Amino acid sequence: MGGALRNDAREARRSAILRAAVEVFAERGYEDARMREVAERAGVADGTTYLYFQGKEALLVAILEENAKAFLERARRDAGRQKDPGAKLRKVIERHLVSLENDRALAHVFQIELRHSRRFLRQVARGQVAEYLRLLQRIIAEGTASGRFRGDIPADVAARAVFGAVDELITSWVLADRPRSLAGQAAPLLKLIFGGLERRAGGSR
Amino acid sequence: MGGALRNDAREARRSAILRAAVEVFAERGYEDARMREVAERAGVADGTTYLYFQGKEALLVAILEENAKAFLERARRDAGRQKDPGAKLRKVIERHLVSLENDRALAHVFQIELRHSRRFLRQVARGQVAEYLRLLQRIIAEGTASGRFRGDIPADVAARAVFGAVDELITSWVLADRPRSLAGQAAPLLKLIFGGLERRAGGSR
DNA sequence: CCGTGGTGATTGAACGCCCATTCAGTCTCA
DNA sequence: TGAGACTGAATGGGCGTTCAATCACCACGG
Repeated sequence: MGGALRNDAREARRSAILRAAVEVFAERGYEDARMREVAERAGVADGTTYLYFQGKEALLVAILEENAKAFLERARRDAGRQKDPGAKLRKVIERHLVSLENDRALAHVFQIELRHSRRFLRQVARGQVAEYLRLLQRIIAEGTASGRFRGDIPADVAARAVFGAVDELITSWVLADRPRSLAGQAAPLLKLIFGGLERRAGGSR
Repeated sequence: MGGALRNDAREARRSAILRAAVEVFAERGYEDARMREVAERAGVADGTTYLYFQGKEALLVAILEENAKAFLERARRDAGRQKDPGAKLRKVIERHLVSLENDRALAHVFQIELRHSRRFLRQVARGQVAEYLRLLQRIIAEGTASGRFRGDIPADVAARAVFGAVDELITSWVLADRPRSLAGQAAPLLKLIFGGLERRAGGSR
């Protein structure tokens, strides 16, 4: 049977459409993106996109779910490889920054287009974010339990603050005309997260 | 002349429309909000909204600009009243949290609806955010210069990280079904920002 | 004090644009 | 040769916006 080949071809086409959607959404913004342009860039006819995805919004959902799932898996794997909670947190944040820096169009869609409506945000996007937050929270709680992190900040507040800090650096990177390297900002960001703004009691001058 | 009275009436009507827009945008989301409902809730006819604002998006811009301007003024005033950079930062963040907690519908619009498109974000919203970031950055740089804050983190990175942390707490408060008090989270957030995650050299166990 | 005309504000029904989506016809390949 | 994949022109509907008609208010003259 040629089923395997067929499936490969089908899968390739699906990917092409998804990739085209990422690019068009990033360039024009979700609202101004035209299904016609997605189809054109994927090299298929207008109607073909509807053979692979239910519609325009389903494309957005697919972009989110497939990439978020892959990211979460990698992040969990990274964390699992480390013993120290501090090292786990460091790896996850670095993974977060690097993943998006490697694909600016995708970063665009993640930071901006995926947040375009409350309905969408609550029903879809936040589900993935919540999982990510839970991962951060677990790591932080572990660090608190082991005595490495201070115990007077609830882990859920800390997790959201950390996520927010990383998220904002990425968003401004996405919106900048001439963005500085994201990975290059990881070091100060991590210093801030780990060490805090105020001079530490026994710190360097 | 009755000009003053006329102007008052006009101003009142303008406010009613703006307020209705905040509420409808918050309840339904920008996309699903109907101009008809904004008009209805403001107690005017459909067409009247267009005598006060250019159109639907102009309402969003007006909501942003008027409130952001007022907030920035208050924040600058708060900061100006303090000597210590740490106290300035604390006041500004508290002002930020309290301002939005006092008006949940407005917070909704600020955290979600105002970010609905890249074009809008870049051209309008980010201008206001950039000003706010500059304020934070100045305060942080001042703290670094005076030796109170550590010197190995660039002020612009720190400012964005701080903004992101605050912003994310507010967003999750907005999206939560049964939100915990925002002001109640200010203390741990500030501890985190000022003190950092890791246990401080001379800190409590 | 009324009546009256005029001016600007308000109304809301109707319009028309725009594009996501559909589906009848065509093609491809085994 | 037929089953399934693909095509792309045509469609439809939803809602922001417009504007001709109406109203409210005030100044002024009788």
